[in-house]
Amino acid sequence: MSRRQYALPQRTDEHPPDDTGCTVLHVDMDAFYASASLLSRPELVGTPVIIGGGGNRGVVLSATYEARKFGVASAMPMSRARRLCPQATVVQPDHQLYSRISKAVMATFATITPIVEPLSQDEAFLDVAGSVRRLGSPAQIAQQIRDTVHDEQGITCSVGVAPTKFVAKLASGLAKPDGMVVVPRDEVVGFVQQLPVGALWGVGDKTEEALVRLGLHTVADIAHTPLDTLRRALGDTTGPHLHDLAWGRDPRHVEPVRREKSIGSDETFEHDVDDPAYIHRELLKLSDRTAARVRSAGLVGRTVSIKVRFADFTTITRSRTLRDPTDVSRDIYATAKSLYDALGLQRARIRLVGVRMEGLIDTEGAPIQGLLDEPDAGWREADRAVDRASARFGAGSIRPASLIRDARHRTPPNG
DNA sequence: TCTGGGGTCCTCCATCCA
DNA sequence: TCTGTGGATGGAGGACCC
Repeated sequence: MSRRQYALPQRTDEHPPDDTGCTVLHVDMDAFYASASLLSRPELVGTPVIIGGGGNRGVVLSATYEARKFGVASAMPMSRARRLCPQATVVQPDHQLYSRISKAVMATFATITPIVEPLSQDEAFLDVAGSVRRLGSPAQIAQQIRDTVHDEQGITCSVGVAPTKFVAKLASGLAKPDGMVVVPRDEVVGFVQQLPVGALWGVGDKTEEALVRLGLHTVADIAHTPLDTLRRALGDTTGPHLHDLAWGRDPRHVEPVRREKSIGSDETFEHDVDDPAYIHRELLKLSDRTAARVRSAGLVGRTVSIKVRFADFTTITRSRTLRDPTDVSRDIYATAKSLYDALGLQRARIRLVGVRMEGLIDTEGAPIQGLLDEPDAGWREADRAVDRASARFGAGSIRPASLIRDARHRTPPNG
């Protein structure tokens, strides 16, 4: 779901709408996690509901439109959301349910066109150029998708129909909730240039600040600013990119296959931690989890990177590129621990640690060599055995002894 | 206000090497 | 042998997205 939405009165109610040149659809579920959660709680439909974790450091995953009226938004700290809307019902996320519905919706998309690019669990781009002869105009296809998703899953979605990904994405945001916006080719420039600069995909708070400092408030302002000025302010990539978008130019195609470039895991502690032994155990757990995901994707990685966030929210990262790629938990942990120890932190109060593998390539054909110059097959085989046991008995059924000890003392030592 | 977790991409800088 | 240059690569940080 998009976090930034701009409520211009652009919903398409004419029948049939002009969809000349429109081959790209952006489909976005409406308040997906909230709508999905309410399928089993019908008594809450029409009331303010916040989906979020129960910890003291959680953020809002999603909220019903009734809660959004009070200012509740995705990614907002739960504590603030509760203050803004104390009457809201708080529901714990059910990720298995979201995953199941998401797969079903993506399967529906696949019946429309093979060119589907999922962006997340609740949204995707579809290239329908090859489906028009079989299924009707792009706008008609969009309507079919909305009807099917509603009938089969019981939730609503909004669709943007446009000649490019970027405009389709903007259009679906304007269509929300439960609507459709079509932007034909000849109307693209007029459509995008009326928007505020923050509506552009890739313009967040910082870039918006930089643009406003230049006196640029609308997309039309960007369009009529010299390219050199944008380059100086935003860099050689972002400047020209935004200038292109401001004229409706977006050469990116819908890409059905996108391979992961990194896989990682991080964890925010319930309370800040300053015990090195505790951090080491956490790094072991995160290395284990990351390695298992890398293996299950059939990949190996060459660069191990760690992230450390301190109590004041400053964040540092450290990484090391190995001689050969690996998927062995023990190698990843050894590197992560070494990176952490090299920081020389004495008793710094730490809020979060993370472990990530980068430089991923397919296991097939990758040169595999033990990190510590010793035969690796034993550890790799041990990892495979753990993977098999986890698949059979559940994740975490087998884990390092130090983590079993850790499980008996769940509360961080400073908590 | 007080900030999760999973990612991608960009920029800047340092280092290595031809 | 020394020096300058430019590309490739790696490391770190930050912005942004859902």
